[in-house]
Amino acid sequence: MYKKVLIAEDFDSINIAVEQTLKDLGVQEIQYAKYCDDAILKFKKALQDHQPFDLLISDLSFVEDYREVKIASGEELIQAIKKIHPEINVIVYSVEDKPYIIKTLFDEAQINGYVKKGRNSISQLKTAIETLLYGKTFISPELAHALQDKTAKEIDNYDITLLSHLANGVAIEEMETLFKHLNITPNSKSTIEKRVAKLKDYFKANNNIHLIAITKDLGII
Amino acid sequence: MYKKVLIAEDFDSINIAVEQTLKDLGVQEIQYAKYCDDAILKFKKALQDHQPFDLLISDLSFVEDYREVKIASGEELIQAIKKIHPEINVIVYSVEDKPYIIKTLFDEAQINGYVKKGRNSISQLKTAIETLLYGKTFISPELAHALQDKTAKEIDNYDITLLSHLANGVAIEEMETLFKHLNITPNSKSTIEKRVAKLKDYFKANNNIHLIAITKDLGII
DNA sequence: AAGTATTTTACGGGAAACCGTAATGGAAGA
DNA sequence: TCTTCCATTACGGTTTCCCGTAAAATACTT
Repeated sequence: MYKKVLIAEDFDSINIAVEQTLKDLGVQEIQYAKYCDDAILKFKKALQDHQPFDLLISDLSFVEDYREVKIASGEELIQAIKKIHPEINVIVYSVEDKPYIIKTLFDEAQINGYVKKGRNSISQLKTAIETLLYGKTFISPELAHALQDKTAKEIDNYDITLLSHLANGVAIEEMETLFKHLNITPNSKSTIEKRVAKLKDYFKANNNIHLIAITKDLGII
Repeated sequence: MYKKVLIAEDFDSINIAVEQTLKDLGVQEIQYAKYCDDAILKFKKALQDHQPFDLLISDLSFVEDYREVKIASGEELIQAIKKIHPEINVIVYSVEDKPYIIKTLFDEAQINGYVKKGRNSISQLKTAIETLLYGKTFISPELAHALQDKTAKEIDNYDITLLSHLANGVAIEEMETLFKHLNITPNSKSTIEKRVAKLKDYFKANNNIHLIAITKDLGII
């Protein structure tokens, strides 16, 4: 069993439950942080003391409050921790169910497990931990299909920037000027129109409004 | 202290924490349900046995899964329970922070307390329960402003229907035909355009795309 | 280096959105 | 019944979106 586990989770209620779960599993040392900034501090401290954590269980989204933070999301936190200690095992424990997001986490952040918060997630969390001990990866069964998701590959950063500006009220007319100003290429009105047309086609949207509604629902923007 | 409390919450991890909290407060009988349908069954059963619950702690959104359900949301559950037992006290315990939604809950569903899931929500939940015992209402301090929200009054069902259809890809051109087909009035293209213009003005949106992005973010659609 | 493919840009016509003004119709009050 | 008011509808002009075609620029092959 893992000896030393760090929980990064903002909600107190979930912290209570996860901590209890780890205790039940026989984890000796459990620490938790409600802010990503605190989590990375604890992690660095443990590394300095030559008693590093061997598992991180992290949420993805952390509610903003009065406190100013450097690391605002679980994904950033994982990237930051992997950078200073690549051997760390990571389980994401989140409500997020968008294939695009989850696929990216496995591909880019190289997480080891993904447990979706839900009706049966505590037992899944236990299974995930045991699975990781065998060197394998885990994903909640209801999300297994997420890893087959192709959206992540087909949609690039340019598309996401474009969609975001559309959602922020920038008209196609203004987009060319804006992109030139931001040094984003390609930036001709024609290409931008073509890209939007491609996206509408891809997401089977009737018009630009529909396109934004769909991509917002998918969590792409 | 409340004698008999029902928890309606789909996530197992949160159920664990809330149940523990109620135990700590000295609640004698605690039941929980992961589906709204189960919750109302338990409630009716208790009523029949002349041992009704005197407090309901309910989530708002319940994740859909394989199981078909009659009551899909916490709001519907609360309405249904209030209908058969108006004396019930209700605390909503949810991540939802959209003023529009919360204001509507107090105004329409007449809930007694609203606790936002967050970093300190368990202690807030305890305070909420104690506040209710004095016959007062409770709302998480960070959301106190929600009750002053005017959106709820200014935006009516017609607006929401219109926005939803817009988000679903219906063009303004087609909206007139659709509304006539659905017996929704007013339905002239002109009035529909005027309504959309009013909404864009209200939400300070540059265009219809922007409008949908904003109202989606606000949880209005 | 020449040829081919692909991406980007330019342009234009038709459709839809946008926005103001005026006409219509129905409800409330005198 | 008449008048006033307000919501709805009708209409038209301008702008923007939408979508196709073609030219230009860039990348890729041989």
